[in-house]
Amino acid sequence: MYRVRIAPSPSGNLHVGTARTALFNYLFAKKNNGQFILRIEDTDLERSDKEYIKNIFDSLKALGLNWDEGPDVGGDYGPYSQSERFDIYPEFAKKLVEAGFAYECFCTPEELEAEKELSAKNKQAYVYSGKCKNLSDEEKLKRQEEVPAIRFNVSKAQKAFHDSSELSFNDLVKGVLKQDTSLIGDFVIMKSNGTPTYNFAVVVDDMLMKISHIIRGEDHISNTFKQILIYEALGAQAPKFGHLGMILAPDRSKLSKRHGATAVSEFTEKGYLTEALVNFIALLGWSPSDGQEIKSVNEIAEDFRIHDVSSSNSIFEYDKLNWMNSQYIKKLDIETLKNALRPFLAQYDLSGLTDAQYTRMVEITREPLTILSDITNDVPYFFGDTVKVEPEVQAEVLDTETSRKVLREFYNDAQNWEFSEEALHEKLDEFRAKFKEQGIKPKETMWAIRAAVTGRTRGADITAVLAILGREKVLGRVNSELVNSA
RNA sequence: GCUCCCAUCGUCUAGAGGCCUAGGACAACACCCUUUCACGGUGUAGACGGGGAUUCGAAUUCCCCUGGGAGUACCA
Repeated sequence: MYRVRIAPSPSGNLHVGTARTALFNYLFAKKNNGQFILRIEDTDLERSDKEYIKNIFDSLKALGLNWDEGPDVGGDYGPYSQSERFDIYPEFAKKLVEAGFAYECFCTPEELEAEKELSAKNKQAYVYSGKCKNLSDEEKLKRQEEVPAIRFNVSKAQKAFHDSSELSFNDLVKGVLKQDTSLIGDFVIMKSNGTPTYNFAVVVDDMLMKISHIIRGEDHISNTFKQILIYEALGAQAPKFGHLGMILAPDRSKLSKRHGATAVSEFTEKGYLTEALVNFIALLGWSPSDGQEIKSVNEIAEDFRIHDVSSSNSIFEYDKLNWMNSQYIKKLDIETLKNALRPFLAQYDLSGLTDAQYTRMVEITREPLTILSDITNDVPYFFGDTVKVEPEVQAEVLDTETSRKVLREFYNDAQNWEFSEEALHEKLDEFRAKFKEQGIKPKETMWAIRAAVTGRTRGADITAVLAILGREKVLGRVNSELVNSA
């Protein structure tokens, strides 16, 4: 049975990079009928926050990445928050110490700092000296007041399970990866405050939770060697590993706040649809076998093969995400869209519109939307008795003689028009024809009306706009334009 | 500094020795459609980082260089 997991640390909102890792794990699980587990890595209490945990839950769910086991839904291998597992780690650390694969270290931060400075001075890679490795019982007794950290004995584990100092494993996406373990210093597995370090907690948890495959970012490659050694020292079978390339910002640096949104929730707040986001993120490193890029998570899962995932980094560019988002908006059914748009219409008084009018407004304004928040600036002219006319529109369109003539006649003619879309269509046809005979292009005729009523030269279908506004507002706006420019 | 990873159009990618005068998508540009904007349609431009080696033949294999990224904590 394949079991994979996503193990975010709640020190921030769910990052798109983490979301992609989660997605690939989810896809792998779905494709192979496996289980997808959520574990919260909150061993560093200082940096963890409940708010972030909620954000992680909500974002993952919004993306459609539902987990089979996790802190909220439980499961057979819980608890699923590391902070609730603190009593588990010491016993495994003790086992390692007893077997000689780990030892107590009394070094002070100052001593460690000195070691690091020395190796920096000698332009050498810092490797812990191992000075506490062979402390005599006598010395330990002398120091019994101090609380030691526990370090993993790298060379002992390496020698116990491998012929040379080289350690290698076959990565699911990158192939064979190697590392000379003599370059890995004896690292801390239990801090002197009694909590486990990341590398130790992950191994213990993944082992206990029977995780079979670990798919994560390539920033973990160096950790993997340490972790494999711990698995071996613990007498456990190491899972298979797959390391994904990183997601970079357009300037090829790490994606950070400086580049805009980084959290999934920020994207949704800006008006990105989670379906589009997840689809876009899947395309970073993976490509569909049929060339059809717009796909649901389930469709992607069917086509997903971890071995086909690209091992290089990829850059997060908004262009394609924007296009994709617009495609997903087009596919939304009208009721869903109406609701999705509401938060972005908060500044307008929607109660002034009937449901039918609101529906129609959305129907005629949805086409150019790239992100949902675009709607905010696309609809002001649907509200209020008056309208704000843009200066250029005033000068270039409304202040022409042609426009004034059109508007004067429109004001007269439309007095007894029925302001339904159908009727308007017919009337406007006639209206345009009348001016066409006088050498005024249909385009110009409509521009004048649009400009006076909406204050803009571009926007939604004008016939529908007029119908939604109704005769009173339309003629009111036309009249004030005529009065103002008279 | 040391260690590791990566390298095809601006971007995401297809490509696992001949099917490649390198394909697709986004973006760009042009044209068409059109009572605006947009959508849509049709086209154009655009890449194998450099150098060696292997081979009858290399984007595909190997080596070196260069470039980019990551790790180097009692953070995760």
